[in-house]
This record gives sequence, C-alpha cells and structure tokens, in this order.
Amino acid sequence: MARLKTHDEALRLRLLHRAAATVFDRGTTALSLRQLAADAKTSTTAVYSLFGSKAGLLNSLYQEAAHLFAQRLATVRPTDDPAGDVIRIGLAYREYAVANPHLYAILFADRSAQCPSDSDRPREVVETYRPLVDAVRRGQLAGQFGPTSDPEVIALSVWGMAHGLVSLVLSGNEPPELAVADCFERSLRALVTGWRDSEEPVAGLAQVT
Amino acid sequence: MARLKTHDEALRLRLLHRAAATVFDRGTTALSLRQLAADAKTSTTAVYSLFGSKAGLLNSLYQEAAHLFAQRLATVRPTDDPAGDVIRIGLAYREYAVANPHLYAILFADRSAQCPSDSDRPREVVETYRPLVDAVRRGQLAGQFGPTSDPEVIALSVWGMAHGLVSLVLSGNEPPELAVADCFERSLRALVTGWRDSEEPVAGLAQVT
DNA sequence: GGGGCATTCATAACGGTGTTGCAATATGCT
DNA sequence: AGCATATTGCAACACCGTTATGAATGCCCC
Repeated sequence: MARLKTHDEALRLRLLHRAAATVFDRGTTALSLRQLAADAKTSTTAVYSLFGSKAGLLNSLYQEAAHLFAQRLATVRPTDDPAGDVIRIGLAYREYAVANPHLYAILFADRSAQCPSDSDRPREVVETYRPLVDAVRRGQLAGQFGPTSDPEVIALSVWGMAHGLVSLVLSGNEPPELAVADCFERSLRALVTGWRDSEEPVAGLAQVT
Repeated sequence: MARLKTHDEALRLRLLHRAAATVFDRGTTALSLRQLAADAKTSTTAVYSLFGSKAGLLNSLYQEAAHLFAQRLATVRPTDDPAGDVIRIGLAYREYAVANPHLYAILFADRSAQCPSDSDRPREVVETYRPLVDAVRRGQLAGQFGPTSDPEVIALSVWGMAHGLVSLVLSGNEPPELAVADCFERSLRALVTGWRDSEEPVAGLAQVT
C-alpha cells in the first residue's frame, strides 16, 4: 500500500531517550523539536506523528519520570516501624528530586500548562502517593499517629513538606546561610511527632479563630 | 541635545502595570513584549531601554510581588502567643499565594532561569522570611518550641510546608478527592506541635541510620 | 512486468517569540 | 539655519512550535 515505516517504535524510543537526556540537564524549554529531530537524523514530522506535539512528548516523558519516581519510592520497604518508614520515604523522595531535578520538575510542573484532557496523570500521582498513605495507615494502627485524622491528610502534609523543601532548594529559593539538606530529616521527624501529639489541645497554643 | 524622552518613568510604570495584569491572570509565558508594547502604543525598544530584557521586566515584577508578599505577611501582628503567630503567618502565606497565583509563581520560579547576577533577590526573600523566624524565636523563649534547633531551621520547615502544600494546589498536583485547604492549618499545627516535642527520642520511632 | 495509488515522510512555509542593528526623528546649541 | 546627538520606531535576525505541501516509495491489480 505504501512505503516502509521509519517512524516506528524504535524511533519513538530513540527520540524519547534523547529528549529525556536534554530535559534532564537543561530543562523543557531548552528542548527544541527541530534540534531533537535533527540530532536523530529525522524530521520534525516524526515527533508529530509519534507524539502529536511537544506537549505530547513531554507527557510521555512525564509517564517515564513518574514510573522512575514510583520505583524509587517503592524501594523503601515497609518495616514494623511505620513512622520510620514515613521518614525514609521522605528521604527517598528528596533523593530522587535532587538526583533528577528536571524530571522532578516535569512531574510537578503546572498541570494547566500541559496538554489538557489527559486525565490519567492523577492516576500516576496517586500511584507514587500510595506507599506513603499505606505507611501512615499502618502507623495509625500501631498508635504512632493520632487516630483522628484521615491517613490521606497526614500523608499529604508529609508530601507537602517534602515537596516544599525540595522545591525551595531546586528553584534556588532556599534562605541563604542555611543548609536545607541538614534540616530535611529533622523537619520530617518533627512533623511525624506532631501528628502523634496533635488533635488534642496544646498548652499555650491558643485556637486561631 | 536630543529629542524629548518618552521612555520615561511614567511609561515604565505603565508598562510594569500592564505586564503585571497580564502575568497576573495568564502567566509569564503569555506575556509578549511585542503585544505589551503595542498595547501601550509604543515600541519594543521601550521595554529594552527601560528593562533591558524580558527577564529584566520580570525581575522588576518580582520586586513588586515580593513587596506585596512581605506586606501581606507583615499584617500578621505579633501576639503573646508566638506559636499561634506562626500558624497565622502560614495562613496569610497561603492566602496570598491563592489570591495571586501567578505573582507567587514569579516569586518562586526557578532562579537559575532568571537573569543571573541579580544578587539582591535573596535579600527580598529574607525580608519576607524574617517575621516567621522572629515568631519562632519568640516561641522558643516562651517555651513553645524545643530549644535545641536553630529558629531558622524550624522556620524553614514551616515555610517549606506552606510552600509545598500551596505549590501542589496551584500546580494542580494535589491528590484527588482531598481538599488541601482543609488540612493546611491542621498540618501546620501538627508541625508546630512536633517542634515542641521533637528533639527528644520518641517511643516507637526508631532512628534511621 | 508495469501503471495507478495510497501511504509515508522531508522540506518549506506560517505565525509567533525575544532580541538587535539601523535609519529616521526631533531637539538644543552654535 | 545648520549641525550634533540623544532617542526612538521599524525591520531584520534567529529561533521556536506547528502545519501544509509535494515528492518519494512500495504494494496491488491489470
């Protein structure tokens, strides 16, 4: 019927790999489809037939980064110390982000800036989110966290803390003269401790109305 | 000597104001210097003589946003309940970010992506950071936080938590089926509580080695 | 075996961006 | 009036993502 396809799966992977390398060390805006196609000795048409658009390409990259992220977090095996597991997940979180800053940036980039109607992105996020929620839930059963709050709420606070501190560092907005790395673990510990003792009135801490 | 200047301070403010409006509701990438100049009935040269570049313009916008942010946080008056002050600063933090998402985004955008050699940006950050550190310091004196840690470390953890949760919401990466707003304050409270009780070994929370 | 044809792809064009060189302009001084 | 010069608007440059076009290609059928 027609000529042989060269825009095949192999090319798709080659382009994805090259794009990942560029994004990895220079970010998404430094990724040019023209340059990418030229480097791979093909044309921009390839990118558009394989990925639809630059957003589509970045979305594929997102899937890849999310998978790696989930894998990394999954290396933290549950122990009989769930609260410790939460800390360890936080440390793994930080380690991945620092090791792959641009992939991490793709994962947490503004979602409204991506191609819309991509409804399975939350699914990926939830996937990496689950081990943390599980650890919290086990911690509640073990009495290490207050039983009042939903485990999702506690997990979200840990996620937020990790994401916040990591983001401050990666974006270069950490307060000067302060090594964020050093206080990352201590902050997580304080938070975990707080969720154990919170939910009941604290002396000297008046309610905010 | 030459013709009358029209690229003057008034034009500078007009451009800055228009640019702020655009960035405010459509973000920095939606801001086009050509469009901006056309709207202001001038040429792109004006932007370059007044701001040097788009990065320069965004930097001026950064100063403005930082000033507003610092003002907002400064509305939280110190009380005799420093720990409560910390919570209130966190809530003010969130309020500003949610009310001005794109300005907040400018404040915490990747610093390496901005024009370099701008060394007074950390100064602005520190300015908004100080009230929080002060509240923590007063809290330590009042015995509301453990005395072991530097107040900067505790303040940074609060900052990180607020920034993290806010960023997750603004970027659309909050876990589904979970209202982050509802657990923002509770997370802050848990963290503050934790910094009071932390620094001493916690039963059932083994050390991570 | 050779022509028609559908498919696949590379090239080039389109509209947009930030940025910069250059020529026109408009003033104050001689 | 004429000159010097600071100032400005316009057009060109080098990119970008995206899309239309047309040429190359290999299969089917006669």
